[in-house]
Amino acid sequence: MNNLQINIAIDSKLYFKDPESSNLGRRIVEHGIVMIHELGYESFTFKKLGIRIHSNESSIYRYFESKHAFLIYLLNWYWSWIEYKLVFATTNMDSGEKKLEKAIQLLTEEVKEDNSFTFINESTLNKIIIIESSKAYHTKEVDTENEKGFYKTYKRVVQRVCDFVLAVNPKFEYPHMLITTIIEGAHHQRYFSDHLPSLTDCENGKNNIVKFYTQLVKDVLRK
Amino acid sequence: MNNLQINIAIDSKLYFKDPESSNLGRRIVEHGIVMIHELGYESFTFKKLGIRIHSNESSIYRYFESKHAFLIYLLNWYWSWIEYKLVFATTNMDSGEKKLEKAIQLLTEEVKEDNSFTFINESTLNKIIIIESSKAYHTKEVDTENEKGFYKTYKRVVQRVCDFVLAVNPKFEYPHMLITTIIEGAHHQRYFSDHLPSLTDCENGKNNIVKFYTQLVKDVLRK
DNA sequence: GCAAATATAATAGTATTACTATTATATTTG
DNA sequence: CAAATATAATAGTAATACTATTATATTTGC
Repeated sequence: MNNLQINIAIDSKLYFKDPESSNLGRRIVEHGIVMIHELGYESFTFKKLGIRIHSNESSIYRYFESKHAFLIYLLNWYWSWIEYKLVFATTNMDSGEKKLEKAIQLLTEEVKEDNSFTFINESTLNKIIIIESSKAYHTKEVDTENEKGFYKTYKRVVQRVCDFVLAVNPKFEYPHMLITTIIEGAHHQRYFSDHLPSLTDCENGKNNIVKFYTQLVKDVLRK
Repeated sequence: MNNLQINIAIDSKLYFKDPESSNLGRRIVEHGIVMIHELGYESFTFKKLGIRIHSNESSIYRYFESKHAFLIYLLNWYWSWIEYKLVFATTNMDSGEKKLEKAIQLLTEEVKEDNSFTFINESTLNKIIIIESSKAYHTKEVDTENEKGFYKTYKRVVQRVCDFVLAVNPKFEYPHMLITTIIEGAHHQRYFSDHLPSLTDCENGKNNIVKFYTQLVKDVLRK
């Protein structure tokens, strides 16, 4: 993006030792992302990651409690980054409609690498979010983990965009449903277009995804 | 529903031995559904199911190749049942708009038990679909499994509803995106309202889900 | 009514996973 | 340079997701 070299701040509850604080920690995150993308969450293990980064399984456990906790960390990193992009892209915009349109674009478009955050490949991370993030909250432990704040970054992003929705149409009754429908929907469409194309309408490319959801918001909020 | 006592026909590729053909098979499916609901997919095992039904782990493997294959079987059963309800509820309807509205209602409303299919609790199965179905296709094996027809029942349901969409508005460009957005979206909303309520707008109950998506379809298809 | 075929149960075994615990060895820091 | 801390190595555990083999029921066809 702007080569700002800022850091995404992640709640310290989400790790034992801050991975951004050491070379090993950064290697865990960097190559962890690549390996989850390559192997899928199920086949990814800390043992394999240890081998890849020439470190040890047990050393990775000193940063993250579990594979699941690592995924939660990545999710929060991702949504913090999206939040940053969202705020950056919409401040100083005069019209509410434009802010909302920008937000929808940001949430539904293809993610490109952002060189402001050196050791994380955001495009790869986005692919992980699309494929694996539902596994992070579709568990028996959701409720306790929700209380611990595991999903708060995502909820904050949703709330910010809801505020845009309400600025455009203060009487609209279902802003959260609308925004989560769009975010999760766009992720599904991207996945379907790669693997189950008959469930989508992307014969002419994935640009349709942004177009579809942008139009949907306009249609739904039209008074 | 109508106590018709019909059978849902499941493609024989989805099992080794047809579970509907024996008492053991029916117990596997019946209690498998209950146990996945109770324990969640991750903690559910064939060993535990064997104990519950006073049978043996290895006997269950004679019906289903794996835990994953069992989940795929349940998914296909569910979508076949939804397809049956869809066709049943919309035949003899005169207006395309009404067919579509009925379909959206069926896909987004709460599922009640249907006594036409004795040993399967459809309401419990629906809860499994909501929580676990994304795990069935978010795997590294999607493409080969898609070729084997693992997802075809779901795709058929989507296509049927798309046909309703196109009957209402033949020029609409994104019928598949619209329908999958609604199906997956409604599942998400139901889950969120139970576990992450700030991501939805169901303070006044889940009836909002049907209302929201019904209105959304109307807004999007309005010319 | 009985043998053959088939279904089910029991037992044992495998490689792997997702960890934990302990100890040894680097590396950093005051 | 010693103390503190970080990392690596090793070993171990209970459980998972299966497979294979054999034994015992149960069904069926004649």
